[in-house]
Amino acid sequence: MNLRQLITLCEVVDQGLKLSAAALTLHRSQPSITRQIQELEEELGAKIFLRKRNRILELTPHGREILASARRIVTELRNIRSASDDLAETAHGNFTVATTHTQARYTLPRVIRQFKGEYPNVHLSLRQATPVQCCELVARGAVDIAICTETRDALDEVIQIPCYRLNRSVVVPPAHPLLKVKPLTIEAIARYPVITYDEGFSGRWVLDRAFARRGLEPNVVLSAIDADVSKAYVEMGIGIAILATVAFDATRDAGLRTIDAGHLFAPSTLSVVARRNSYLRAYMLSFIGMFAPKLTRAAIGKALAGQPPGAPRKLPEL
Amino acid sequence: MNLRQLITLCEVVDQGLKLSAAALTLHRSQPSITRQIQELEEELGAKIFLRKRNRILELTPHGREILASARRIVTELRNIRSASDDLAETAHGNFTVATTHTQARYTLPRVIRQFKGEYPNVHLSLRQATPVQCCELVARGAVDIAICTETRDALDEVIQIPCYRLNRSVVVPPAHPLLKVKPLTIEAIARYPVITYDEGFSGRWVLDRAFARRGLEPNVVLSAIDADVSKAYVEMGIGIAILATVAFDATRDAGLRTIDAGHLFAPSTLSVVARRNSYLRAYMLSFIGMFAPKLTRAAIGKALAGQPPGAPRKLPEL
DNA sequence: CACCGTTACGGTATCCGTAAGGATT
DNA sequence: AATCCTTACGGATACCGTAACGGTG
Repeated sequence: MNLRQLITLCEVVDQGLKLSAAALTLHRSQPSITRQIQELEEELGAKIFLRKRNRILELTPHGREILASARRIVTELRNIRSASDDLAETAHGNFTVATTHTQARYTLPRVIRQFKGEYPNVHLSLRQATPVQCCELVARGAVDIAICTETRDALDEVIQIPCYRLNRSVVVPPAHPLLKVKPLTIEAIARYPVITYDEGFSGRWVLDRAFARRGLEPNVVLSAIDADVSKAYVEMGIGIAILATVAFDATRDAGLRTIDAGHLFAPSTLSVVARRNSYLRAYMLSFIGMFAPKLTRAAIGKALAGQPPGAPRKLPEL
Repeated sequence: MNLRQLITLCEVVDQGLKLSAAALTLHRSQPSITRQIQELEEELGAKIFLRKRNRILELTPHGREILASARRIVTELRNIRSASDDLAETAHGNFTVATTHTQARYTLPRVIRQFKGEYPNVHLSLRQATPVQCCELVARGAVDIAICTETRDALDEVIQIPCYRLNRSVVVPPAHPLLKVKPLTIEAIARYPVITYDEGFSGRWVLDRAFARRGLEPNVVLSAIDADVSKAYVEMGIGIAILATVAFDATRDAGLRTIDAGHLFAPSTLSVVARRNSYLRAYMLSFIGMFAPKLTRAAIGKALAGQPPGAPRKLPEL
């Protein structure tokens, strides 16, 4: 058995069971990939993939077990590399963060500016995705960490460290009738067409639940991943938007008005997501510290080791 | 980086930082081992071992980190192999159990006889050690499982699954005055020279504590790993023995008498010890089931995944 | 025909073992 | 002297990439 075989296996699965796609991302020829998998199957004496006429359909149950172990091995490999690079004080390196649009656009710019100043030689890339996708990316090691709202059905390969509470606001055009409704109620909102987050975002889930509890259903005329798109449509008079409060910028959004709706919708939890047992390089820990100052290196280390950070104290609002 | 390098690293450490010893157990030449380590250090750009003039002294802090990851990788490797062998229904295989003398001699023979009957082609080996050593052997993967009394300071690489309560008895020659002391007390025992387990065994620890709580100290004239040795010395009139109740066999030990001391000494817990996240082959699970029938495959799987088996019910007495 | 995976073949690179060297106890 | 690690060198093995082949939609 061979490390390359295991890495190959992981990549093939990540590429949707496509040998040719894996060959590209691994910078290897296709036949090489075929062989790696074949030799692995031969050595283990069992098929990993279900094939039909030279076409790979899915993993066998046994293949899934092997994959799980292979992923853990690949993670540990990265850990060894990261730890060594850290020790050598390699100032350069890569750092990939998965996050949702709202965080990328409104929360992270400050953090990223600071990070770029302190670590100019680290290549930072952002990858935009839904919270569920974020967790998957972390789980397979495609990104180093994710910053997103917590998902209910978390994979147990990842650890979510809660950082902030996230409240909602209603964004409306100036002089909208809702601005005079005090206090704001779900029933009042239900009278207007709504623009909000897409399925799969916790924002949407929280909204649907708050309406359902009143026996109502929101009249969602448009769902967007992107808070900016939502706001643009509010300006056009298509409807009102229910967004994270952070997604409203008083100066930039001077053409809009906002109404706090923290009392109507359950707050979401904004977390840092990392793979369990992963070694985070010093600059990654530093990044997390810039994002959430209470997450010191020690606190993150403890959380990664598996234990939740003691008493779940009240989180600060973002 | 290479699997062989990581396996080599683990073995070198297990052999007490001796390259030559590792070469023997890995069936490789010494220069090969040297190169593996050198190449690993070179690739990572950091020393793993602290050397002094061609002599390896210890691991560097960084080396310890790498070792920890390497061990996890080697474990997962074994998991992959075991799972594959299981699937192929390979009836043969190896199985190494670490245990203490008392269990090897009095508890396990029944289990082993049954196991040998059902799996004649599995090569089973027992390895005798103290409970602490047992856990270490499991932790570094030198044995598949251990069966021993629980140790207080358990390594977090291993999981201990409690199975039985273990009580003590006092073993005396026939017509010994203690036979007439009813109920038996610590104070009464303290009047006689005692033979019992060596340091490092939970039996010894429990005994010392029971005496200390009364402000007494046992007059230990001989400490042995081996209950049979202890009993032999009792027969010779050297002293009385305080042993696990299971270590007394009424027929074989007809020349001795036993007094239950369950009310004087805290019971120990006899557990199965396995490495966390390890894949145990079907026949190993079967063995554990023969030893402790309540440990079904599902129960063991749950315990290995990391969670203790719910409410710690009262354990059966052995 | 385009796409995907498998098989065949030649060249390079890796890695092993033997042999020899330097250092320590 | 014995033990231990390192360096040097020749040979076998493994692995990669190019090229050609067989199925599939």
